[in-house]
Amino acid sequence: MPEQSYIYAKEVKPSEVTVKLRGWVYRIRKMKDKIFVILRDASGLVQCIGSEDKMKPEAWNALNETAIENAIHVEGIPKEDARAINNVEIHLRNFKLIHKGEIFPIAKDKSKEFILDNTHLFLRSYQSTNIWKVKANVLRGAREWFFENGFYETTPPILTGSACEGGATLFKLKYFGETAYLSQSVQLYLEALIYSLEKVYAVTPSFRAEKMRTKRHINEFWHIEGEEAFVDFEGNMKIQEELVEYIVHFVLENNRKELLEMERDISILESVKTPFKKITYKEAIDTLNENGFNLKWDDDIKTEEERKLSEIIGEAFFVTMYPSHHKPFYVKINEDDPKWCYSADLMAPEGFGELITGGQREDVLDTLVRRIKEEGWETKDYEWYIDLRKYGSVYHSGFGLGAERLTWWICGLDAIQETLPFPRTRNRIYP
RNA sequence: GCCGCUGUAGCUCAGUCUGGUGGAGCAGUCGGCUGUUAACCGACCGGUCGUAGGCUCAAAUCCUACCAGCGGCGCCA
Repeated sequence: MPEQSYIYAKEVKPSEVTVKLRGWVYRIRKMKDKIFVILRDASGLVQCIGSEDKMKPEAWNALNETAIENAIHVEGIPKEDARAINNVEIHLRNFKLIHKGEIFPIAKDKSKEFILDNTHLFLRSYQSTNIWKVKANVLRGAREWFFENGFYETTPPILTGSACEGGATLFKLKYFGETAYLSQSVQLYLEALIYSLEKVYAVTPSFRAEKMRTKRHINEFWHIEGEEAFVDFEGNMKIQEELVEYIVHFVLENNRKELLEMERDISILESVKTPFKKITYKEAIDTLNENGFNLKWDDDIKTEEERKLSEIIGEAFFVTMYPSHHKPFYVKINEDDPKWCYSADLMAPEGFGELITGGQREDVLDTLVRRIKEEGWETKDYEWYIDLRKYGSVYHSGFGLGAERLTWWICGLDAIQETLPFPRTRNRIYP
């Protein structure tokens, strides 16, 4: 097994013995009798130096032919040198071109459009790689927290026959002569699963057909959704904040290097601590009106207002108790004052917007049926869901966390599109 | 869906207002080079100016339509 003898760039330490690495050319600088080549692998970068008088002619010739992003095999002795990355460089004894390839199209100057056209190549950039590493730990952190707190991971369907959000935002497809849709949320299915497992979650792609052009929307995103039996509105927010706190600190622990390379100000991440601030929708409107806005009690909190709120509050916060008619049929209405419902949004700091929407679900059969009708849906499309309130219905709550929204904020990126290797947006289905 | 902007070399852009033989940097090729840090120096190569039509002696430049993309908003995770 030759693989066993290879090491990674980050493992290179000064030594007397020859090491072997393989990877791709990050940079190469050629001089008369010396060539500096910086090897990139999954772990990072390491500089190698080739000298004509210390290599066999075929190795030197191969090195001379090498260009950016060629796949290479290097062998040499690592020596300490302050002029190299991480103060170590490999003095080459042998060098092979695994694949020379064509001229790499991505260079210093690149536009947003060009990057998107070449996303399949751009995703190997150092910049992107750091994001993928953080995102992997966002997902892993979430799974660890759920596991440690007694949640079961489940696998609800992505192909569905009925809507969960608004009908206008569904991707339609043909399904053996019938119409089906791509899932916008697996919430309704998770609600069915609580009757056996009580605490469940799922990590699935969700699809929204909105024709939006913003820095915080993508048409396909990864949804981390939880659902819990015998948990009320308050208990649900506690779960959400603990989950987010755990993920943020998990990433800080495991990706400090990546965050620093992204020039992320990590102090705001370090300060994430439960309990998060909570303000009611009503208080949010009042606060905004005290700060120059002129909103009525049932106006939407739009992007501009949301940013202002975030600026005023300065940390992660929940907006709770929205007007009932703003929210879908499955949200539980406050029985004492039906104007309000048990729905909350978790807002990221620094104006990054909503990370989570969650709330207590309507568990009363008659109210649920009435609300489905009020919203203009056919009850026959939701019969199975309505059924759940007929056989041992219990109070329960749940939420949906956007994996990309969270990664976007943790990394402090310009656009959420950067958190997916192949972001699906209005004008992009290729590559 | 609405509003705005852009389209010129493989890439990033200048040139468009004020019409008169299309430029630079990077990449590439060749040569040089003192341990380079997206090296540096010299030469060369590189174009259907998004597409179609119109005005004009003459259009990258002015007009019309179309196409593509980018940005913002609605919405939401």
